[in-house]
Amino acid sequence: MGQFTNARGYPIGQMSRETGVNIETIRYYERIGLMPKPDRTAGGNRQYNHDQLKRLFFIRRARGLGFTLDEIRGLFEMADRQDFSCSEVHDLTVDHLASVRDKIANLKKLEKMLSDMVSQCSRGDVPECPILDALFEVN
Amino acid sequence: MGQFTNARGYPIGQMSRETGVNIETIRYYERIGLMPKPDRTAGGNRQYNHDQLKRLFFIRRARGLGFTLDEIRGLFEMADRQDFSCSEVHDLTVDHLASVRDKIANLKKLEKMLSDMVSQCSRGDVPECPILDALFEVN
DNA sequence: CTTGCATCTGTAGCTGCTACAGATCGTATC
DNA sequence: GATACGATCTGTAGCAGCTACAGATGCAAG
Repeated sequence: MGQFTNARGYPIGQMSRETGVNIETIRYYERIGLMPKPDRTAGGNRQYNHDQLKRLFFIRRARGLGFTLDEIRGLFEMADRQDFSCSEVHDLTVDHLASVRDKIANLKKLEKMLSDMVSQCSRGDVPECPILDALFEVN
Repeated sequence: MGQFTNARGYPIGQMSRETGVNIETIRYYERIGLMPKPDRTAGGNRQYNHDQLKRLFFIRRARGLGFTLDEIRGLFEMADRQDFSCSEVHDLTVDHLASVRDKIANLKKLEKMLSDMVSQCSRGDVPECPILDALFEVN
C-alpha cells in the first residue's frame, strides 16, 4: 500500500521477460547477494519493485560488457556509497577495458596460428595431417 | 625393463615441470580419461612414459590454442584411428577457428563500447558518473 | 632411522549459470 | 467452491576446466 504504481510489484517471470535474464539466474543473483531479497506475497512468491528492475537491467548490461559479477558488485558498492568518486568507476572500467584488449590480442595470435595450420592442410583423405603433426611436435 | 631410456619413467612432478601443466590438472585429465592411467611404482606413485609425455604436450598445446577438452578428445580419437582422414581434423580446426573469429568480433564491439564510455568520463571526484549512468539508463 | 619433499586419494571450491524434482501458489473457468 | 493449469517455490546437482585443500603415505638422501 501507499505506492501508486505497481502496488503489487513484478513477479519473477515478468522480471525475466523484461530484462531477458533467466528466472533461475535472477534467483542465483539473489542467493549470491547481487540482487536484494524482494518482498514476498502471502503465499511466498517474489514481488519486485521498479528499483530492483533497474538493478537487474544494470547487471545484465554490465554482464553484456563482460564485467564479472565481482566487478559489478564493486560498481554497486560505489554507486551505493555517498562519497564514491567517479574516477574509481573510471579506473575499474579502464582495467576491464585493458583485459578485454588483452583477450583480443591473444585471440588474434591464436587466430593466426590456427589459420596458418589450416592453410598448410591439403585436406587429403590420408592419415597424414600437418595439423596433428603441429600439435604433436615436441617444440 | 627393455626400454633403454627412462626405464623407470617420469614421476608426475617431472611431467608437470616439463609440460607446464599443473600436477592436479594432470590427475584431473586422467580422471576424465583424457590421459591414460599410467604405470605405478610398488608404492603407488605414477610413472609416465615418453608417449604419455608427448600426449600431455599435445593437450597443453591444443588448450593453448583454445580447443576444448572435448575437441581434444576428438583429435585424439582421430589420431588413434587407422582410417582417420585429415579432412576431419581440418574441419574441426576450421570450426574452432570460426568460433575464435566470432569471439574476436564480439570483444571488439565490447572494446568500442567500453572505450566510448571511458572517453565520456571526466574522472571527477564527484558522484556524477557517465559510466554508471550509461549502465543504469533504462534504454 | 630420520628428515623432508613428493605424491597419494578424496572431496570441495571456483565462475556463472542451468536443469532438474517435487511441492506449492495463484488465477481463470466451470 | 472445485478444478485445472501455468507460474513459482526450495533444494540440490550438474556443466567446463581446473585449483586447493586435508591427511595419509612414498621415497631418497644423509
